[in-house]
This record gives sequence, structure tokens and C-alpha cells, in this order.
Amino acid sequence: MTDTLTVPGSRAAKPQQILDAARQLFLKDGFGATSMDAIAKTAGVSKATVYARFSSKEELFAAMMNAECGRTWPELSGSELYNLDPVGKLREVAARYVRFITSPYTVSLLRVVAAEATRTPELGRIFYENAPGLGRRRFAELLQAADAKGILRVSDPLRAADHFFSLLRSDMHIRCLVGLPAPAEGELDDHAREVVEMFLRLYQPAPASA
Amino acid sequence: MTDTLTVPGSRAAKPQQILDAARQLFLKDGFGATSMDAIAKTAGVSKATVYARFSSKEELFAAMMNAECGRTWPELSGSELYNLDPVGKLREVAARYVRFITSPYTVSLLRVVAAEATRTPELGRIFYENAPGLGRRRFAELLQAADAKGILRVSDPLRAADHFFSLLRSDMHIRCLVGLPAPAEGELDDHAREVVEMFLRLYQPAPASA
DNA sequence: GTCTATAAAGGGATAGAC
DNA sequence: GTCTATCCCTTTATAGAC
Repeated sequence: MTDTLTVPGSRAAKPQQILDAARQLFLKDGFGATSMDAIAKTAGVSKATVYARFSSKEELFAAMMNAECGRTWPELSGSELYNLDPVGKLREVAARYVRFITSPYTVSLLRVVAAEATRTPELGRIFYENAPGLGRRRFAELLQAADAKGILRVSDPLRAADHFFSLLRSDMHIRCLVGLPAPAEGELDDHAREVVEMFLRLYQPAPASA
Repeated sequence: MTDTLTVPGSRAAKPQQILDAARQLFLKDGFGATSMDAIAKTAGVSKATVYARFSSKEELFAAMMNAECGRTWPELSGSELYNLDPVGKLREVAARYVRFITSPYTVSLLRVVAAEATRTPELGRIFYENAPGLGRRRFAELLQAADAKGILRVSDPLRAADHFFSLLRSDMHIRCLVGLPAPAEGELDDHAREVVEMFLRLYQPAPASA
């Protein structure tokens, strides 16, 4: 469970090397197409060393996924975000989110979780709660604060958060999932801006004059 | 290439049995976790018979996917839809779409395409063009017609179609992809209705009084 | 804990008879 | 075209020396 600690000192770096190699290969090729040989070779250790720490391929996969599933929302928040006004926050979160969901890392992670969802049902729940679910709840809190200040009118913050993120994913998300190229940076930014404007049209107390 | 024809007569049913078994197993377990033995057994033939028709596992997979990728959009259209007024069409397409994207078949298909996207790049393009891309274009035509009649004001139909489908997918889509249970029928319908109302707020010439 | 070497099993693909 | 039986390689997992 919580033996991810193993003395963070000088040596005992090999377990981490193994996890790094596992992440790299599992996310690139998926569970089935990744062999323990390849992981050992990439980590620079022997296969027996891998098995000394992780008793099976499944356990190594689970350990890697548990470590990765928590890394998403931090990339979307960040302390400098809290100096912005509410609408500025919308714009900043939108700009980060479109980059985030189209990034190769995020796309690979979702692919692998989806591919293994039937074989490992709890994996999907862990991923959802720590990544999209967490982002959704955090963003809903932000919307609720904006509602309290009278800047937005949001009666159901979670639902509004869904609208915001859904519109940002657009069909870019599906396109990236199936391997089509992500839009260029400029298009991502344009899209994010347009979605923020649309979101404001939907949720600003006084409708925009347009 | 086009030798899917093999005399559609009485016998020669085995190639179809093989394709059916392949679809069932590939969509359930993915490419890597499905063995040719299992496909042969499920199809009720020997493995040699499978190889007599499909020279490799990859070829069988490709043949199955090519057959499946064209089957998605027809579930969303249908002749009875054309008797409805434009807003009625929106409601009907919305109701069908939420069921469609949360159905086990659709979820499995997208999972498998996503999982194999890096190994078989053209697969993703074929899938996209025949399924989400086609639906998007067809729906955009519908929006354009509604615009011509003055019922909606849609300056960029493809973009508006993205908004419509994105809002319908909401985060249900991600939840289903990672294996979390789909919402109940009633919730799906409620969601579809709310999205149609929101879409009308965004795209009706005279803003609703709300 | 880490290595080399190997056991044990599974799965893709084929040979040869019918 | 179809079957049975088999080849052969890959891959998971472990034994035993250091």
C-alpha cells in the first residue's frame, strides 16, 4: 500500500527507475504490448530485479497507474492563478486545459486507462476521481465563488463545470484519442477564448450585448 | 481488398462467423488480450480455417474494424427523423446520441480504436471520418438548413455541431470510457433535453425569455 | 538485492491429410 | 476449404550463484 517510501536516500533508486521505465513503456504501447523484458532493459536492471520489487506485471502496472493518476489537476491549477480576477481565471484555466487534454501524456494515460478498464475496474474509478473528477469539483468551487461575488450566475456549479470542460474538449479530444494530430497552439488558444466567451454568454448575470 | 464478396450464397458462412467472433472478442478484450485460438473456438472453426481466410491477426483485426467503423452513424439518423420540425430534430438527435455514446458497443469500439491508434495510425482516421466526423458533418448540414429557414442563427455550422455533441457527451463520455457505469435512461433523457435548451439559448435568433 | 540462466506456458502461424 | 497436430518464438516468472 504505502511502501512507496523505501528510504528516499541515495540508493534504492532502482525501484524508481523501474517505475519510470514502466510508465514510459505502458503509456506508449499499452499493457499487452509491453513486456517485462523491455521494462527491465529500459530501467537498466535485470528482470529478476523487477520481480524482486513487483511480484507481477499487473502489480507493476497498478503501481505505476496509482502514481500517475494524481498528477493531473496540479497542472491545471498553480499559485499564480489565484491573483487573477474570476474571468481571468476562466481564461487561464481554459488555456491550460486545452493544452492539457491534447498533450501526448494525457492522451496516452486516458487511452491506457480506457483499454484496461474492463480488466481492472477499480483503475477507472481511481483515475476518474483523481483526474477529471477532481478537476471538475475544483472548478465548480471556483464557479461557486464567482457566483457568490455576483460575477457569474451559476445555480448548479458541477453541471456548469461539465459544460465548460466539455466545450473545451470539443471533438479535439476524440480526434487526439484516436491518434489524429492535435491542433496547433494558436488554434488551441482561439478555441479556448471562444469557449470562455460562450460560457460567459451562458452564465453571466447580465447577458452580453452581442 | 474487395473480396468480401465470396459468393453470398448458402455456405461460406464461416468467414462471417470468424468476423463475428473477432468483433465480439476484440471489442471485449482488446487486440493484445485476444488470441487467435479464442477467436477460432468462438467462431466454431479451427485456427487453420481462420488463417486460410485472414493471413494474420492484424489483417483480421483490420477487416473487422473496417466493417464496424461504418456502422455507427446510421444509428443516429433514420428516415422517421425527417418528418420532424428542426427543433424536434434537435431533440431526437440529442436523445439518440446520448444513448449511442454511452452504449457498451460504442464505448468498446472507441476504446479499441484509441488503444491501437499508435500501432495502426490509419485506423484512427478511418474511424473518425466514418463515425464522429461523419455525424458532425451531417448534423452541420441540418443546422445550416435550420439557419436558412431562419429557425436558428448558425454562422459556423461545424463549430456549432461540435458544441452540440460536446455538451451532450459531457463528462458521461469519459466516465463510460474508463468503465464507470452509464447514467440511467431517465438521466440521459433529462441531460439531452437540458442540452437542447442550452443550445437553443446559444443559437436561436431571438433569445429565449428566460 | 542483483545478476545469469532457465523453466513453463501461451500464442501466432504452418504442414499435411482429407 | 477445413481439420488435427505441431513448430517455434515470445513472454511471464523463478532458481540459484554472488
